Parts: sequence; structure tokens; C-alpha cells
Amino acid sequence: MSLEQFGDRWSLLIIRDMMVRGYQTFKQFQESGEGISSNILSDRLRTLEAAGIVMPEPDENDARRVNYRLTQKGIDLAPVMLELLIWGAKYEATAAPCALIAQMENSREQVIAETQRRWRQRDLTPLIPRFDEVPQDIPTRSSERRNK
Amino acid sequence: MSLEQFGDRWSLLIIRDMMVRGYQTFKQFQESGEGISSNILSDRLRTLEAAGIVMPEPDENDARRVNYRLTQKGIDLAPVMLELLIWGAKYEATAAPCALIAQMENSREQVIAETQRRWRQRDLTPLIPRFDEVPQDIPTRSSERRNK
DNA sequence: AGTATTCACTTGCTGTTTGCAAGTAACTCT
DNA sequence: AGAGTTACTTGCAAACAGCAAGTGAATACT
Repeated sequence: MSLEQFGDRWSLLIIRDMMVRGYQTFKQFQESGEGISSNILSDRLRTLEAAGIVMPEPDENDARRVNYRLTQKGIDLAPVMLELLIWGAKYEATAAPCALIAQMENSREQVIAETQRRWRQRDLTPLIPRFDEVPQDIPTRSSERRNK
Repeated sequence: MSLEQFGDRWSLLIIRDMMVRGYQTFKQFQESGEGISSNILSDRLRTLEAAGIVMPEPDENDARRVNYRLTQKGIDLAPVMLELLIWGAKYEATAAPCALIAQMENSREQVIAETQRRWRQRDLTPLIPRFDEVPQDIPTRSSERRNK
């Protein structure tokens, strides 16, 4: 029933990019590598908005920009995403480093708490970076303070 | 990346029916209410097979029948399903009783263990019945013994 | 033994959805 | 003022989904 929502490959990818990488704008989604075309992206964002999963808010500095933000309902998908990520890592030979995934598996609570914290505080640092440099820990508020 | 797998509404539904309701045959999926047409169902089962998520095995009593079974990879989607179910219950006004869902949320480990047990032992009793009679507990091996 | 029915598909046709290329209107930056 | 950016829309071809009907093998009924 709720599956209807995710009955296409793009919606979940958009949500993942918002949740895990902190993407917010049309352009970011478009350039996120998987190659969604603009008409579909536009449509999906509208669908997700209608479903109450994302909300657009105009950027205060640049009036052309629209920042899409997850709603509570949207961020509550974090556990689903996390499990999917773990499953994917187990079976699909992911680009994300195994060590990181293993660690996430052992501290689901923490990962989700951190994801929600970022969302609440509009902290856009990606939880999982885009497959280049690899942090040894799941970053948390305290480990970030430590690293400064 | 692994999301590619679920880029349509039917695959997840099929997996759910196998995992949660113990469905196994073409006919059961077809009649499972959501109205998938036979050509699409056929195609999806083949796709899932190719992805290593389900495996067909001919029925030993009736040679017309093919029993589709989740693989290990398939059953490992249980945590994803569970979280999705919980999310759905929270936001989508589900037909499944709230009490049951609330209970599942508090004992995820147990629900998943039970799901896996059923799979291993080819126990086809549905974990969540089809929206008619409503058990008060998540059934487990011991509670089932109790109820006999 | 012969007909009917069940089961797991396949085929053909039609309509919707997707993907790509190009375009546009609003805005910003220089 | 002119070039560039951003979030879209439009038009068209190709892929996909959905329906009705059909196939072929296995079983059930008489």
C-alpha cells in the first residue's frame, strides 16, 4: 500500500540523496550521477511533495533556487533507507567502503539519530560522502568537534 | 544502485507476499488483490529470479505448479520490509491493526528472527494475516504451541 | 477413456509513461 | 546590458504496462 509510493526508481534515489548526501536543489539531483531527466525529476519532486515527503522552500539568497527539504514523514524513512543500504552493501558490491557499512550495521540507532539530527539542524554535510575520501568513523557531533 | 532492483511497484509487492503471507505460486500472486496481470507477473518473477532473489522449484505433488521461494538474498530483505511496513503504518492508514504494528516496532529482532525461521522451515503460515481475523500477538513458535 | 478444468505462462494490441533534446522565463553576476 | 544559472516545459520517439484472449501441459471429473 505504501509501496505504491516507491513504485519507481527515481523517488527513492531522490530521497536517498536528500537524506544521505544533503542534496537540496533541482540541479544537484540532476547532476547526482544517475542521469535523471529534467521532466521526470520535476514530476517526481511534485509527486513527492503531493505525498507529503518533501517540501519546497525558496532560497532566501537566490530567488531562482528552490530548496527541497524532507518533511518529518520523509525523514522517518531513514530506517528503511539504512536497511536498504545495508542489504545493498551485502549483495550488490557497492562503492561505499565495507568498513563503513559494517559499522553502520552495528550502530543503527546511532546512524539514524545522526541522520535526524542533521535534518533538524539543516546540517548538509553528507553522512556518506560521494565515494572519494573515506572517513574512518561515522561522523557524529562529538567526533566532528574532535576533528576540528 | 540496489534501488534499481525495486524500481517498480510489483517486485516489492511480490516479495512482501512471499515473505509475509507465505505465497508461493503464480496463481496466489495473481489473486493477491492488487491485480497484477499475468504477463507482468511472469516478467517480474523472471526478473527477480535473474536477480537471485527468488528461485522457482517445481511442486512435487502437482507437476503444473511452480513454487517460488525466496533465496537467502531475498529473505535478507526482511529488515527493509519491516521498516517499510512500520513506516507505512505510521503514515498511510493501513489495514493492518495498529496494535500489531506497534508490537512489531518494539520487537524488530524477534519479528525478523521469526520471519527467517518460517522461511528456513518452509512454514507458510502468514506472519500478517490477510486483514480479517486479527491475532493479539506476533505468533512465535512458542505462542503457536500454546494455541494448539 | 474422454472431456473439462487448472495452472503457468505467451501473444497481440492499445494506451500510458519514459527519456532525450531543445526551449523558456525568471533571476543573478559582472 | 549581456552572459550565465536555475527550474522548469514542450515535442517527439521508444519503451513499458495493462487487458483479453489463447496455448500447452497436468490433473480432476464422469
